[in-house]
Amino acid sequence: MEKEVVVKNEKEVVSKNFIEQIIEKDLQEGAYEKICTRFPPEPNGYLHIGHAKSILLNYGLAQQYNGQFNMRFDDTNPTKERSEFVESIKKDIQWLGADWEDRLFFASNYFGDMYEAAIKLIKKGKAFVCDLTAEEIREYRGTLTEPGKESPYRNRSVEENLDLFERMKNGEFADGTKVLRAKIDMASPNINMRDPVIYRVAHLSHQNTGDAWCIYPMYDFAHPIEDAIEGVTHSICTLEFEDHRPLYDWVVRELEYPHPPKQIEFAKLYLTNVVTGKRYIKKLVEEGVVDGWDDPRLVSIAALRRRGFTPESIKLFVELCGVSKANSSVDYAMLEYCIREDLKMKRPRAMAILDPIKLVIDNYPEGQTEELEVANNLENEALGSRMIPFSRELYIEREDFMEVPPRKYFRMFPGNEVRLMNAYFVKCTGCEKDENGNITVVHGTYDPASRGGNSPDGRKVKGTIHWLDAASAVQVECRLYENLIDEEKGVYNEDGTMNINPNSLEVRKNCFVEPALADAKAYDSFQFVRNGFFCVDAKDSKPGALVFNRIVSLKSSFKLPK
RNA sequence: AGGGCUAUCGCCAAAUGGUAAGGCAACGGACUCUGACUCCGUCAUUUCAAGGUUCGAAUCCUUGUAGCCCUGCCA
Repeated sequence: MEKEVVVKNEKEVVSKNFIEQIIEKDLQEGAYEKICTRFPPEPNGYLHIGHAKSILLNYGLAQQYNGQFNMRFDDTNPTKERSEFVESIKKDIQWLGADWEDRLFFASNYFGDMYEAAIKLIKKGKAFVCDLTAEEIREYRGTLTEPGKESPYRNRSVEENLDLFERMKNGEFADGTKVLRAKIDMASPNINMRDPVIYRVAHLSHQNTGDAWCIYPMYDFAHPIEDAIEGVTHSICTLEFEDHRPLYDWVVRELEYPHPPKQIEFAKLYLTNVVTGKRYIKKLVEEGVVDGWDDPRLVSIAALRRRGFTPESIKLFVELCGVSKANSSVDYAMLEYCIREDLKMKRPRAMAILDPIKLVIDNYPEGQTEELEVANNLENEALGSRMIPFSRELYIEREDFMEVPPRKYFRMFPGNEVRLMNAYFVKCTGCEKDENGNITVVHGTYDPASRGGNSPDGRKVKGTIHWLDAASAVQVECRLYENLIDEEKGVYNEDGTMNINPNSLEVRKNCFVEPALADAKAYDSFQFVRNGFFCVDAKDSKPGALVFNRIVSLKSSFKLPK
């Protein structure tokens, strides 16, 4: 007995991911006194679930080790960046709960420092102005298997480079005619080290600095400087930057920063059968396949929010996914689990009928209505209770009645007694059909003694179904979602086109909810008995015309035996 | 002989030379006023493969194999 308890406690020990291990080692060895992380998006699109992983990782690490977390827009390329995106990004990060306090930075605010840094490199003989065209630079770079060759401009004097670079800054040269390059090694097996371009001429207006500059630094040069200026200790990015790390280290070394930051790479988060990746989401938006960046079929942060996901559920999700360097694709079911887990205790459990059929209680007095008190969530008393009306004519779910039931079906069929949840026992007496044989109305009789849902004689029923008073039920629109991506074919075709599932969105307009929900607020979420978790759509909801997005279905319901 | 990285259950993921955690999914069963939840149980004699070192290998060595990334004046 005792031994088992001990074993169980040992299992509770949570292992550290590889980044935590690096940080703890650095802290132990005194490499840094206090850690600093950052989230550095380029403002060229909306954030998605993959960014959430990075945000929460960086923010979480800072919290965990009592360090600081910076927010920084990496806006060094004015061609792609817009202030619309900086606003949406700020909003999404705040919503996720990552607090940058007063540390909101823009890489573009460091353009002056970067210019000085470039001059320092030139003075050290580590950078030169190159007149080769973009095409020539490509040719001189060599290939993956062959070394490159040195630019004819590589050995210009420091004075000439200084003069030329200043004139680049002053706007004396046209776009594309001159660049500043780091002088490293044209024979390096790592292509990033073959005299990479670190500054280009671009006569463009910048969303933050306007027309102050006509030369802009490249990512590989700018990023380590940004990190160093801010005192970032652990610069966490994704795997594709691994090859850039030697250049990152070269920059901070040559610039002689006292406590240089270190770059650590981890694997991006992919989800099965959904489109991640900014450029693909962008394509879906631009081609009108989806309604916008916040279309609930997407996994952008805005879409997840609109759909009813909570920040807590997303946090749980990224924690469960873990951090590693192995490329992987997480099962969508894990995301659904997380929102179910988060919501099930903290939201009311209400009744909704998605596919209504009328049930008439023939022995219930015509014209009578009574109010029944029901708990909002039996497992959470704090959520209180509400009153729901009951009368002779009700709606039930079409699938809750079968004229000829299969084995082990214990909902309504002629002769069977079920419980109307929180109300009465009802015995099914039959049904009406139209000329085509479709069932139009179900009939039953109730047991007045079973008010509240239990019979004083102690008899049990096997089935409990949900229902709504037909007269007072509020008609709403429900949106049900399938995967946006065709599950069979996968996400992308060989030619890069996407396999969109045409049934990814089903809109049902004849659904009903309890009258109490008529004035639900934007983003209020509910667990609808046996229909899953739904959220009031903040975008389309007006009083009296609620739109519900399905966040996630409940697990299996009764399946017909074969 | 281009370089870098990765490989542990259907999907994530731990194990840091001491005898394969955990979660999701799935499947049984109990419970139930939601066929949900909860609870209990099952689910890798084996870690990409083959050799080697060792008392002992997922971990070290060798040789392979597979996947991802890199030839922007993008980030």
